[in-house]
Amino acid sequence: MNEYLKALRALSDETRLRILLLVSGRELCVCQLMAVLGTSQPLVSRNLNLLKSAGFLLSRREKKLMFYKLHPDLAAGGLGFAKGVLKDLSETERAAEDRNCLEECQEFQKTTGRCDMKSFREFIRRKKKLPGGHSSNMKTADIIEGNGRK
Amino acid sequence: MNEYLKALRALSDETRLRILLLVSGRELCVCQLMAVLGTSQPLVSRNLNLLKSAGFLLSRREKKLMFYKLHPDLAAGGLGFAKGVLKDLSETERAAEDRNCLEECQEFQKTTGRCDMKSFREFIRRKKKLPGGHSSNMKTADIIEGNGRK
DNA sequence: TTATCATATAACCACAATTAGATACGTATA
DNA sequence: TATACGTATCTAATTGTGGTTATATGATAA
Repeated sequence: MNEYLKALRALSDETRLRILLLVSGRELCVCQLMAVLGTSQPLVSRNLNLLKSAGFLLSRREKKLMFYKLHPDLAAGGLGFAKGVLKDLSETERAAEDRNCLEECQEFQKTTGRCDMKSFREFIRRKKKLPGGHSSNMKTADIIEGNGRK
Repeated sequence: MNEYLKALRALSDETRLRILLLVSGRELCVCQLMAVLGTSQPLVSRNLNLLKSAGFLLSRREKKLMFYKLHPDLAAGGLGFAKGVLKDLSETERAAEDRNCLEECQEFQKTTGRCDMKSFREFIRRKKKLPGGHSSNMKTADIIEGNGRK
């Protein structure tokens, strides 16, 4: 029952749910998550650890970056119920926003070849300044603008 | 997402999970729950309210007693995932203990005709004094002993 | 080595949650 | 009525948790 409780507690936080939704199906590094979530790096790190120790995540290091992904077989760890939760939540507005933001970040990444916190933070800062909030009638390229410069 | 979060938070507490397991399939009043859980009445009441406002419970008053039961259609409230959780947890040791204790309480109730906090508390107190903890080689009738007196 | 950068941990604060105890409320019954 | 009793709510104390800032660790590159 304790393991289960640990898992349920891990799920009862919005930031952690957003993380789980983001790493569903793809593998992300900490700086990408930080960018999308818009929170501090230590917080992302701590929540990743919480989720990992509850059995939800696997991690892998590649050079300097740490990559996290959803555990491929949640059911094996008695966490099968979480699949339903994530499926339901993936249809929420918040989840859609996060997915969009992640896509833009990845486009930025592909264009500039950068995957570091400073660049992501700058990118997000620019994004936020734009009119209309998260309007999708705006090309990602327009946000990147300062492409390549320092 | 907020509703979901509320539900997940409601589930991330052992007492509340035990309550849900106890009221799965049957309807119980507060004093019965108090007896089995071994906690204070205000705590039971509070947690019942939490669970109810998260959509897990229905309540009904009958004379002086308040009865609670699991919501018959959790899925309708977007809480379908909880069924799996409860099913899994129903196989834990703790759940079995609680079921046993509840059965004894109900036998006590049937024998004595009592359903009030004082009697239940006294019954539990006697139970705890007995050797071997929750040994099932002991007839409930032996525990009731003081049946009818006072 | 030293410097740099991504991530993790530590220290700390503010606020929310848990809990028991006292009290209030609602329903019966004398 | 008035009293009793089951349940709900309020109060206050403790603890837990989400969050930021500062610092440590671990890997890479010069």
